[in-house]
This record gives sequence, C-alpha cells and structure tokens, in this order.
Amino acid sequence: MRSIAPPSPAALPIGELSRRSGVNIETIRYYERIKVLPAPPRTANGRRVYGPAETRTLAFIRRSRELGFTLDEIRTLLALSAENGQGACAEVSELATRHLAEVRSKIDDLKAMECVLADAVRRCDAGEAPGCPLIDALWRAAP
Amino acid sequence: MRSIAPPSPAALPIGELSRRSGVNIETIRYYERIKVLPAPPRTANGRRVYGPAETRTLAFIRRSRELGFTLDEIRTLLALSAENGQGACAEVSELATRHLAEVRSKIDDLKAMECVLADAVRRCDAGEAPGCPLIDALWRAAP
DNA sequence: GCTACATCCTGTAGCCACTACAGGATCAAG
DNA sequence: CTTGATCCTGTAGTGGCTACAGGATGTAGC
Repeated sequence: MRSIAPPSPAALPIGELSRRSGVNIETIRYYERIKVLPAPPRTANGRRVYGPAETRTLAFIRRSRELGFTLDEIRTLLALSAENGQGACAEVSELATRHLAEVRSKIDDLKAMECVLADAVRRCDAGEAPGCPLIDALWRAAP
Repeated sequence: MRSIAPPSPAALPIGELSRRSGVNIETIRYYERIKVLPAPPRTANGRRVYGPAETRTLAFIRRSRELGFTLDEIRTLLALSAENGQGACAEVSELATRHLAEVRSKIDDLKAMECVLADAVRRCDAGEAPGCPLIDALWRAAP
C-alpha cells in the first residue's frame, strides 16, 4: 500500500542515495559514524531517510576526495562552506594551498621513483650482464 | 667484563642495527613478524643478535620502499634476488614494470588534482565575487 | 497468508605499513 | 646498589574504507 501523502518530497533510502551519489552504502554509514555526514532522521523501524541535500553533500565529499583532501579536511571544508563569508574563502584557500603543496611534493617523490624505475627496467630489458641491474642497484649503497 | 672471544664477528643488537640501517626498531621487529626479514638467532636471554648481512638486507628493503614497492613485492624481490638466474631478472623486470605503471598512474592522478587545485586557489586569491570559487566548484556537479 | 528475495540494521574485523604505548626483564656503568 | 639504557612481548591506534555475520524488515507474486 502506498501512503497518500509521503512524509517528505524525494525521501531516499540509503541504497538509493548510494546509487545516485556513487558512494558505497557502507561508506555512507562510515561517513556518518565519523561525523563527516550528519545523521539523518529514521523511519519508525530505524531505517535512514535522506533528502536531496544529502545527495549533494555526498557529491561534494566525493569530489573533495577526488582532489585528495582527507576526510578531516573535508569536515573543515563543509564547515567553511556553511559559513559562506569573506574570511571563509581565505581559509579555504589556505587549506587548499597547503594541500596543493603536499600534492606537488608527492608528485616529485613519484617522479623520482619513476625515473629510477624506468632506468632500471630499461637496463634489465637490455640484458646487461651479469646479474640483474635492478636487484644490483637495490643491494648497492645509495650514492 | 668483556668476553675474550665474541661469539661472532660484528654481532649487533637490534638498536645498533636500527642506527646503522636507518630503520626504526619497531619496524625491524614488524618486518620479522610479517616474514620480510628472517628471524635472527637470540642470546640466552632472548635478545636478537644480527650480523652484517641484516644491515645490508634492511638497506635493500629501505631502498625498495623508497621506490614505492610494497612489502609483499619486496618479499618477492628478495626471493628473486636469492635465485640470481637469467629468468629472475625477467621476473624482476616484469614486477618493476607493473609497479612503474602504477607509479605513472598515480602521477597522472596527482597532476590532475594539482591542476584543478592550482586553478581554484588562483581564482580564490584573485577574489572572485561572490562566494568561494573552490567551494562553489566542489558543490557544482562535475561536467 | 505464505514464500522468496531485496534491502536494511548493528557490530566487528580486515587491509597496509607502520607507530606508540604498557608493563616487564635484563644489561652496563658508577 | 642504584640508575638509566636497552631489550622483550603484546596490544591498539592511524586513514579510508571494505567485507562480512547475523538479524530485522519491506515488497512482490501466488
């Protein structure tokens, strides 16, 4: 039987929210547990009921994660987003700048790895005798 | 009192091994527990006694970690290193090539993040009105 | 009303590579 | 004999999930 007047427009169970946001059900519950996502109201039987706002919030979180922000940083971003003032943007920029520096540092680290690995693989495949160039390089002391 | 004939030349306790290899004591014990490093002999009182070979092995592991290999891959690398044959080098090269692909994929991901972040920060600092460009971008649906 | 299946709930444990303790034993020097 | 360094085991925490177990509902077809 379908209720004549639904309690709220576009109320979603967690599975539907998961499908729409592209975020795993278990991950949604995890976000709630660590207070990244606010706890939604429940039905009489204890099932979570979400509104359209949660779909948007989850998309926000997903995009933030795609940019490499930690969940802790995302909590801050969401709080700053609620503020919506002049100073908030400055803080956001500061946070993003710090994060950007980390990203660049990781890129540098990975590029250094790439360089060494590519060279080692090249020498391995060239069949330098004797022994394995990569294994030998790993055994040899760093310069 | 110093023993007249030491049981083995250049025997090291774990602290000394840690200092020489630059690997944390707890990490050395962890490596032993997960069988990356073989369990060393012990003194009568149960203290680990290492030889110079362990210093070299730990350096091998440290350098491998610096190249981003997982401990599981390092187990394989150590095993292949013991083999020391023609086919071993081919396997090493294969492993390294797979790893190299992952490293490059991570670099690409990070570069994409860097690009978006740098642009957002630039627009934040330019004081684009109204609202915060980064926050707005995170709220807006991806294209 | 019954059965089947989907969906939901909580709680716990696992992943990786460590790191940080607690709580105790032993060692080396003064 | 006391101090302080070093060592031992075992457990638990980190981040960001993911994967169950074991149970309670919901929904659909007959």
